[in-house]
Amino acid sequence: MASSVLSPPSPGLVLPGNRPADAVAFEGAMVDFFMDAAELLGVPKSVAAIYGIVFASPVALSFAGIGSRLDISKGSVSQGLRVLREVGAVKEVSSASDRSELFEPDLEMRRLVLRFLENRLARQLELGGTRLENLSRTLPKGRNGEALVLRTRLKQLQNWNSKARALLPIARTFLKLGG
Amino acid sequence: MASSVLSPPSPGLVLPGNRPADAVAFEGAMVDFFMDAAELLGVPKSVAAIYGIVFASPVALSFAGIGSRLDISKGSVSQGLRVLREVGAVKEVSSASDRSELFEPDLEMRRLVLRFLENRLARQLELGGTRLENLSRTLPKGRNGEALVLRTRLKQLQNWNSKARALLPIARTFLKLGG
DNA sequence: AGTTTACTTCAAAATGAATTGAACTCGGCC
DNA sequence: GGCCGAGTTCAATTCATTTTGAAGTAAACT
Repeated sequence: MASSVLSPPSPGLVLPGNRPADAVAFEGAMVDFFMDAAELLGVPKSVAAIYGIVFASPVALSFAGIGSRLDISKGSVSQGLRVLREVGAVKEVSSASDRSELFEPDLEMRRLVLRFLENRLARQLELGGTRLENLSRTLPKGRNGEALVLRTRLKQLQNWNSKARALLPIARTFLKLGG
Repeated sequence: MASSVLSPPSPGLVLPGNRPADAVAFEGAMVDFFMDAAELLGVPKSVAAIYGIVFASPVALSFAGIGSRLDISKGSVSQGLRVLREVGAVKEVSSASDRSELFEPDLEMRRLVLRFLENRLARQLELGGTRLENLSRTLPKGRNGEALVLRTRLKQLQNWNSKARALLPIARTFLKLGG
């Protein structure tokens, strides 16, 4: 909670726009949750915070609504929302009456996580596989047992790489089970 | 290869200490491999490079040997080696004749990866679980269907979290199979 | 047409992490 | 004891990434 990006509670007077304390607390906890997760996934904090706020709101939020709850710059809100739209984490729903667009969570967690697995892990494992092929082509044909040691080590890596690759589809299926 | 931390090939004359081109190329490829992996795992590049060099050498390497192959500062070598020892990635083997200690890879890939899963993923998932409990305690008791929306979203997160937790032991077993 | 509102862009500033290197410690040797 | 080589430490620097905010664009309103 300490590190959150929420705007500080406005001191004193209850302003017109003020919202119930419990909703604010919930938003705070949600933002924290996603900021923790972001660290793991390598996503900038502001992006995670924006998603948290959108996710914590039962109704779609406007650009300004997000900005006012998060006390980060307009620029960051804009960029953050772009990223989130690109990965399908939030979507715009056009508001009937108002000029501004509203945002709400798009894909469910499950799909987002899957997509992340795809993009980051799978890609990386493939790249690793390629690199390993290069390595086996480079294997020094040394004298003694030295070449053998290296061949063994390389095999270890290949073994690990292919196991990890094999695990991916399993994870996919597993995470897909049940809604 | 472009981004590697290897010292540039010494121009001109073949110096006394020069090693075979194929061994050098192999080292380079190995360093690259681990530097890629490092990015995924969130490990500093210098640490990955050091591990790569040690892993690519059929014989245990001295502090100086590592330094000379990698063209990074003594300080970085020292700190990098400390980290690698702490996580059990390399170990010291005392050299009979020489004063300096020698380093070689310690735990196999598989164990390192498992340990990583343990420390990073498992820890993070647990933390997430805790945060989610906080969240459900904070759930705003709103009017209308709004409270329902939030409860549903929260459940989605909990669902995902528990599935990921359940996947961990599976991954563990799977990666352990076969040597 | 001109003004306002809503958002985007991007160069510059801030932040935070990794790297350096100079000063230091420690153990063996003279 | 004093010196030397090997390695460690940590404050200062460098480097990469994120954030800011001022200037710009574009659509809606008057």
